Amino acid sequence: MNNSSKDHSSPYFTAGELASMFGISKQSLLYYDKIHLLSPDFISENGYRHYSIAQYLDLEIIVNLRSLDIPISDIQHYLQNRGQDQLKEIFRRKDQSCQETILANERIRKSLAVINGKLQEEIKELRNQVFIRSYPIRYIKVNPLTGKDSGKDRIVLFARASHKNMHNRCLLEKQQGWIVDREDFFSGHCSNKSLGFFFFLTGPVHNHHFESPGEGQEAQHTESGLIRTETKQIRQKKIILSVLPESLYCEMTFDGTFYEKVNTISKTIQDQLEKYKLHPVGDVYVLPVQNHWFTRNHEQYVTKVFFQAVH
Amino acid sequence: MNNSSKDHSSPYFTAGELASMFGISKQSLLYYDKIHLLSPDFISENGYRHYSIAQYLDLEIIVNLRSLDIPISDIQHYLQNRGQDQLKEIFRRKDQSCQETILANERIRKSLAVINGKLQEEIKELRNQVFIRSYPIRYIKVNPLTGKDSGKDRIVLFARASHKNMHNRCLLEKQQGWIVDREDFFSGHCSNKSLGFFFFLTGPVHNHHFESPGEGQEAQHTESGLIRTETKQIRQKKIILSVLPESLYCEMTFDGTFYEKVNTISKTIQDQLEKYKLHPVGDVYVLPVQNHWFTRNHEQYVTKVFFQAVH
DNA sequence: TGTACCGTTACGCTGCGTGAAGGTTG
DNA sequence: CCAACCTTCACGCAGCGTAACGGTAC
Repeated sequence: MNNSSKDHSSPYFTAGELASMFGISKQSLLYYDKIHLLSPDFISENGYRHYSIAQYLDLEIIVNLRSLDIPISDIQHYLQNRGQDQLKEIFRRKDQSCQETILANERIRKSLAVINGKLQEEIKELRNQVFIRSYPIRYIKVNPLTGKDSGKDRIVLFARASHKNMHNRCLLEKQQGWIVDREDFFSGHCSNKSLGFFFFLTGPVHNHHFESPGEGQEAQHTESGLIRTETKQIRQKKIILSVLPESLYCEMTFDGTFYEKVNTISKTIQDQLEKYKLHPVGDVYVLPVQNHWFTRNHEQYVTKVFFQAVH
Repeated sequence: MNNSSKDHSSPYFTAGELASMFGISKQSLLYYDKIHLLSPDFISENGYRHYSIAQYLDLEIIVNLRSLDIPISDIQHYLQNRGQDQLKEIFRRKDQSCQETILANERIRKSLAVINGKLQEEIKELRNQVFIRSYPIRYIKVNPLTGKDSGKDRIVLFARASHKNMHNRCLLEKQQGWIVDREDFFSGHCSNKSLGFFFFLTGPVHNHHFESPGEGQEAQHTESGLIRTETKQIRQKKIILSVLPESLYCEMTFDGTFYEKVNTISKTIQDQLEKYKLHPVGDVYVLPVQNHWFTRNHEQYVTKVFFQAVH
């Protein structure tokens, strides 16, 4: 018993002593022992761990490097292979990983800020009223659909396109909707006949950003309203970069889903168009404003339609 | 078999289909099922999962929120409780955690930069030569030791003091060493007789930063060289805030450990002092420059001693 | 008969935290 | 006899990745 840890002159520490000296938990020490990062000098008959000065010194390094959140594997390797250069290399790697973490988190914060902005905008939109407004040129990406695509196909195509369109961004940052034929819209025959779906872009984009890889098809710029004249391309499911030209637009944000309300909406809009002596041009764009993201009740959905209108 | 997932008109997706639509792994879907975040609409006789449109829509939310690294528990709760305000709250929390992560990583980067700077300085120190240099005022914190403290006690006291001194910083950012009696140093009788250990501070500090909590002892400012006259305080283990005044200092950085080299070093230094007609004042400070942090070989240790010197 | 799906089970990762159950010391 | 140490399991965490092993669809 002369070598027991309680012997005042013994130059050994028990696990608890060592832990409290560094302000870490005993469990950490046990863990370090288990993974062979730092083992006690010897274990006495009663099973107690006894750490020597050398282990105290190693633990000093461990604790300090851990306080910089340096991975244990790096520390493990360093203890076997000490030196200024090796330490600098570890620091370099950690510095890089810190930078990456910071960048990733800043990107998320930026996304969050953008989304919050969009949410604010949406709230302010007046509901169930027709507006005639002037808009600057806007750029969109269109994924055409053929009449042959089943409901499931459409969802698959939409999901794939949407995913490709993300570029590490969140859906809420992008506005996306679908396109219906103008005549179908005003005649009330547009159930399940959407011409395709579209995504707003922030500006004109070079083609190579939107090549459809593996299918050998290239996106093309086209003018708004030409979608129906590009029927062949639609059937071939080409991606089209298009523009909504600077112009007056007629728009309406209404409660409910498009297909439930299209008949009443189209009539209301037509009345207003006649009143202002405007007529529609090009296709009709449908944007969900409040959808499954914000409610499970279809009656609380909010949808917006808009299209170009000229005198 | 009419309801099989391969039925082209079935509005259901298999796990693989759904996964590829969102660019996630099948394992994620299985995991979401296991934790009841998103379960398939039904499971057919062969055990296959079949997801409906509703689940597709929920998954859209899940995938997008996960892309913002929002915890699954938050998403779980949100799916049962949707709404703009709830979403904003989730975003607010995530934004905050991002900020915290960024701050923590920036703090680490700052520490790494400081340490790298110190490492550079140390390399440049010339070895085995005596220098007489002028230094501005420097502030130190001294933890006195009594002669009664055993070797183990000293380590315990040092570790505790060092730990208290850290303030979430890494050891390498701080310079710490020990103090020996000047007469012992020059007479070569200073083995195991250090007066205490000291830490460099970045500037003068208010007492309350260094109160010794739980012991009712308060730190005191004192002048350099008064340590021996404060013997009572040393015995009481008071922490002392002290200054190294602006003055000439004699310093020497040498290969090896202090106790192995003290005899030759002190003679070399004494010769130089006589040559320049200087004499030492106050205590002798010992700083490890290269120690167990950088090598396991005692012969590669590098140590620095310095003390005030006047004409 | 192949191959490309589907399924379940289970362990790995990181660095400990948090018991539970029990022995030892003073 | 109790308090305060110590020990060894063993699970929990977050979010999947990665086999291993086997059935099913075409």
